[in-house]
Order: sequence, then structure tokens, then C-alpha cells
Amino acid sequence: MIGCPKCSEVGSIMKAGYVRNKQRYVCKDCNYFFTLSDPGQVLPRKKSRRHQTTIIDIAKAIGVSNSTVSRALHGHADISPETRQAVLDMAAQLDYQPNQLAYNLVKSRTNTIGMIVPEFTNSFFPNVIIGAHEVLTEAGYNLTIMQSNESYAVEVSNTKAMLANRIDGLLISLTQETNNYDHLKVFEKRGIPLVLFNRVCDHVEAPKVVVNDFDASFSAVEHLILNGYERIAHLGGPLNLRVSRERLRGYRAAMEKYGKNIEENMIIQGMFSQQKARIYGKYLLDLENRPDAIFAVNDSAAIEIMLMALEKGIKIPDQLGVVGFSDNPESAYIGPGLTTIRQPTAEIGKTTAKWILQLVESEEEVKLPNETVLKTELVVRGSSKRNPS
Amino acid sequence: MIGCPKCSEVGSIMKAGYVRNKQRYVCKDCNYFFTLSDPGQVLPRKKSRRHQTTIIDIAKAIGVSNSTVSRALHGHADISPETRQAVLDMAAQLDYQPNQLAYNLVKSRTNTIGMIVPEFTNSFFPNVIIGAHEVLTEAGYNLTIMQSNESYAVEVSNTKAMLANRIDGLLISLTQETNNYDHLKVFEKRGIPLVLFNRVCDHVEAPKVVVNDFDASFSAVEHLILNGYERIAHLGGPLNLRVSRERLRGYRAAMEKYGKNIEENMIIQGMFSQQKARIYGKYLLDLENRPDAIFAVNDSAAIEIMLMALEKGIKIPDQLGVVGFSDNPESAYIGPGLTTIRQPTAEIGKTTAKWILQLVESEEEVKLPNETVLKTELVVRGSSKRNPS
DNA sequence: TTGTAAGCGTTATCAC
DNA sequence: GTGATAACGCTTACAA
Repeated sequence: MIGCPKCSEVGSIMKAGYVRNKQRYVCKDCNYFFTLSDPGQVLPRKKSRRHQTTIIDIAKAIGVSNSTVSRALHGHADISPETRQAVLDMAAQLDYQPNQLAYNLVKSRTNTIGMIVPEFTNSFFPNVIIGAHEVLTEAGYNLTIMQSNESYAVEVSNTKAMLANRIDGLLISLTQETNNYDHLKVFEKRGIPLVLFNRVCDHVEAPKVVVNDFDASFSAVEHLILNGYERIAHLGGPLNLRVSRERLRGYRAAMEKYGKNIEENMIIQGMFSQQKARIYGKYLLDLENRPDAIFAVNDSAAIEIMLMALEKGIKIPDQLGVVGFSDNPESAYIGPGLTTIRQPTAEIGKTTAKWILQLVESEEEVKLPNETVLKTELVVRGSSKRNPS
Repeated sequence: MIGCPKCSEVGSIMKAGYVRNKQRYVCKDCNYFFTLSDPGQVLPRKKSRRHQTTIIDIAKAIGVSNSTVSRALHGHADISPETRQAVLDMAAQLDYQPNQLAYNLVKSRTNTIGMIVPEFTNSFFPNVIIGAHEVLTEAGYNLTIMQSNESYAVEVSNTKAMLANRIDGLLISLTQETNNYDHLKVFEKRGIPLVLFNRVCDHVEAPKVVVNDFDASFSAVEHLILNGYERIAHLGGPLNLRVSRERLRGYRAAMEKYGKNIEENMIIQGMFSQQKARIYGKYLLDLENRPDAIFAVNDSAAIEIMLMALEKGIKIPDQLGVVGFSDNPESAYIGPGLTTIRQPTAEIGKTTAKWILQLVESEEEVKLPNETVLKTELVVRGSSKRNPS
């Protein structure tokens, strides 16, 4: 055991090359370089306070090798009960905490699933996270969450960080800006499983978890029609997202089925944001011949419209029917209640998590990409109920 | 260059001990062990598809050492522009992605801040996360979030996982069950900075970020009194949490200041949960001589009470005043609107993040534990407004 | 300016 | 049942 000639520290002495064929050492504690011209010249003093106890410390303390310690710690077979107990005791005594970093490095896996969501402000993604978290935790995985903030650039940098941190799998819902998918292809190339949910795209070979946007949208518009609304506007999302396209498609299908005239100037597709919702809403409500109902792509937009209608003295549901999408917490309580589509958020999270686990844990055999479509539910409230039915 | 005698693979050959004083190898691709009795016997075939490119691959490819590559990649000084460019080009060509795990291991830091929250269902914690996330991302840190689910056991296991993963600092809001703080003391002992927020405790030496619960509570109750309510009940949280104690204290202080009689049977302290809120709410509303106002510890509880009052035909605010705490999204819209205390959620997140950054980045010098008290705001809505004022 | 080699804390293989 | 030792991928002090 070597001690530092300057500070007498032991335990922070490291080899540092050779000087005239002699081993040279450095004390990491006081940064002093020396050779051992006179071995055993100094006495050990105390442990560095910065040092975290490692399996080697345990090994030294009870006089076994680090491999023995490792085995004991992991409950491997072929180890004598006494040795194991000694190791365990010493580990507790030295307050040993395994270093997951080293473990991950040698195992080339991290037991961590990454998740990238575009935003956090609505209740949708937090609820998805709750579901995913539950399943992953149960299976012994960690969940690392990043937020792309609806920015493509941030999303790309998030995926880079995930890659660098060697997550075992990625769950992602794309931003409304995302049109290029190279950053996702990297995952395919590296064999890192990927599951898309909610905001999916068609250009990536990976399981996708979505809801039946088309049907949901269809039933929402049908519901409006059955309540006597004729001139229904659609306030949609950006068309590069499949959710937006599907919801638009459902709208058109319902209108066509019931022989309603679709006025193209009453269909607006745009980015998700409160500001945009207000601008588009104002446009629709200020139209000379304004619609008698609006189906919005999400509740936030629908709520903006309801508030605006209130300001303008337009009566809901008599003069204007409104339907949203997602069932935010406030939707049940606003005005006469907002009719909306409830998404099974927790189940979306659980399903994506189950998918990723299956992919991560399947040995080499990558399953064929698949798509899970979960069911939504039309929640009828006052904002659209003109028929006493 | 050695190839596997069985599958001809090169690049996945690793040394594997000795056999009769001869170096033994293993092919990681086909798991075949062999020695080199006849060197150069097999020809290289192709790279393993599993292999991730490392700095060594780059080094080999352009004929320099790995240290040179490392330096080039990190833009160190003292490297010739040509070499650097060659390294950068080759890195791009080989699609090199740095291994953060290895980096972290050698640097003993992860650039990751951990955050443990008790729940996710209310908007409070998601909003705090948004704030913290923003500041940390800005500063180049990752944020790993875990959810303790209001369970002490889960919280302890979460802190263990955080420790194992060697986060650089921890942000934590305690569960309502937490009464023992040994799992936090470990962080102190290891010199890992810690910041408590919202659900803090007094037994840990660490910066705390809270709101002025006492004042907020005082002003809420005062507001009720000024609106002519006399017999005000308090539906509080578990008393081991300081938030609960402070809100109770504020309630008492306001009642005393205005000479109101405090009826102890109208003060209930209990766990946060929808079920409990219903049970306690029912108890209060069914009292023979029921209170004419209720100040609840959070909006979820207040909303349960409002719904129950509606069922029972108790008029709000005429027969019952209600005030909550936190300003959930739905609170603005429920019934006549719920009067509540708005907390600066994003700022709470930002402040905790700034604290932890300061602690993490301060060299050795640990600042004295401090407490930041952020201001709340009384949001008056219909549920408590009996005075026309 | 570049190369050499030790070290970060583990796991796992093989020898004994 | 236990001990050596290579390996995981990287940084860095020192030598060249």
C-alpha cells in the first residue's frame, strides 16, 4: 500500500507513466507526482472524502477479489454463504452504492427507456406518461423524458442525447414541425427499438400507437349533424401530422354521408397554439355567413372558440355548436360543458410501453412493425346538444 | 487483424484469457473460442452489424491514435487543422455517436439532474417540470423524472436508482407518507446536491423552494370572512407535510384575527386523494350545524365539495362559500368559478433548477442551505363572492 | 502535435 | 469457490 509522500494520502495514488524505467505515481488528492525510490517510506493516513466506495474497496476490506464481490452482490451461484454474507455486510458498512454507469458500460444496455413529447401543457401527454411510467417501472426500467417543445430542432437534439445516453428504446410523439425523419432512421440503423405514438408518421418502420381518429372525428361531426347543425366548420391541425389528416378525413366523410355542403373556406388547417386558435376562431366567427357549428382538432382550440363566442354574445349551443377533441380537465366545466372526444391516455402510454418492452427484450428477432389503434369515446355535453333526444 | 475461424468475422474478436500460455480469443458474434495456432489463417469478412463505431474505429481508419481523435472531437487546442478535419470527416462518415456512458464514467458526472415528484395527475407538477426543464436544458443538463406515486417505499427506491445512475443533483418533492429522511441524508453524505420544493421537510439541510403558504391561506380565509362567512371549515392535508401545517396555521391566524370561533370538529387533516376528499366533504356537509364555508387544501378537494354541494342542492356561494388552493385548469370554469390560490408553478420549477445548478457547478464550496419563498395570488371567482363590493 | 497507457467501476471468462 | 484479467469506450497526464 502506497501513500503520498506529501499529504500521506492513501487510496488516491495512481500510476502515472514511467521515469527512467521507474514507475511514477501521482496523488490525486494533492496532485503531487513522485516515484518510489524508497518503497514503504510513507504511512497511509486516511481515505479521500471524495472517493465513492467501489467493489474493490469491499474486496480489499475483506480480503477477496473483486470478482467474488461482484458475484456475491448479484446473488450468483457458486459462492460460499459465509463469503456472501461477509461481502453484504461490508457493503452495508461501507455504504456501497453500485455504479450503474459502469454496469451499463460493460453491459451495453441501460435499462432506460427514453420518451420525447412535444409539450407538457395539456393534460394529454402527462397522462400518457403516467401510463407508460407504470408499465416500465413494473418491468424494472427507468423512464427518461424529454420535451421537444414543438420544435423540430429540439427534437433532433433530443434524439441525439438519447442516443448518446444509450437508451434501450425510444417512445416518441413528433412535433408539429417535423417533416424530416432522418433522426429516427438512425435508430433503425443502430437497431434501437422505437415506438411512435399519437403524432406518428408513415415514413418510419416502427410500431405505432394511435387512436381511431377517423372514426372519432366522423362520429363527432355526425353528432353535430344529428343535432341539426348544417354548416359545420373544421378547425384542424397541421397536415403533416397524420392525426390532423385523419380528423379532417373523418369530418369530410361525415359531411358527405349526410349530404352536407362542405365550404372549403370553413376548413382551416394550422399549427397548434392558443394564438392561432384565437386568430382562426375570430376569422370563422366573423365570417359574413358564419358557421353554425365548429369541430376543433383539440379542446384548447374549442375552448378559445367558446370564450370568443361568449364575448361576442353568440349563444352556445343554440347559435353555435362546438365539439373539441381530447377531453381536457376543464372541458367538463366550461360553460354548458364542451362536447369532446375522450382519448384513452393512460392506455396509450401503457400500450407504447408494452410494445417497447417487447422489442427491447426480444432477442435479436425484431417483430414486424405493427399499428395499434385504440378506441376513443364521444363525450356529449351541453356545447352541442340542441336535440332534446 | 484476426478473423474468427468459424464465421470469419473480424471486429468482434476479443481476448479471452490464456490456454497453455497461448492467447485465447473469442468471437463475440458466434461465441466461438479459439487460439491462434496458425496466425493469419483466416481472412476478415465484414464488420459486425451490432458494433457501434467508437473513437478507436475512427483512429484506425485514419491512422492516428485514439487520444488524437478524442482531442479533435472535443476541439482541444494543439491539434493540426488537417488532422482535426480528417477526424471530423471520418466521424461523420462512420456515423459516430459518442458514448455518453463511457464519458460519464471517466468524468464521474452525468450532466443529469434527477427529479422525483409524488404525482402527475394534477397540473401542478407538470407545470413545475416545464419550468425546471427549461432552465436545465438551457444550461446543458438533462432532466430525469421519476414518480413516487405518493408512496414512501417508491420514493426510497427512486432515490436509490438516482444514486446508482449518478445524477449530479436531485430535485424532490416528498410524498405525503414520507416521515423518515435517511434516504435524503445519503445525498448529503455523498456530497450530491439536493433541492426540496413544495413538499419540503425541516430535517434535511438543503435549499428549499416553497410558496408563502401561511400568507396565502390567511388571505383566503380572510377573504371568506370579509364576504360574510362565519363558520369556516378547513379541509387540510396530512400534517407531516409543512404545506399542510402552514395552511392550517394561516387558517387559524385569520380566524383568530377576526374573532371567529374555531370549531375543531370542522378542521379535518387527511391524505390527498379524491376518495378522502369525498368522504371528508360529505362529513362536513352532513354536519347538523354545517359550516357556511370551506377552505380546502387544494382544488381537487374543493371541486369535490362543489360537486357534492350541487348534488345536495346547496347553493354556492349563497349557502356555502368554497376556496381551494393551486388553481387547476378546470377551476376557472366549474360552476360559478372556484376561488383559489394561484401558485407560480413554472417559477417554482425554474427556481429549484437554478438552485441545483448553482450547487452542482460551485466548486466544492457548498452554499449554506437557504429557503426561497415565492408569492402566490388569490384568484377570486364566484364560489366565494357574496359581497357585491 | 501526437502517441502511450492508466484509469473510471463494473461483468464475465477461464484457470486453478 | 475464488482469483486474474480483459473488456466496455472514453479522457488525460506525460512522454516523445
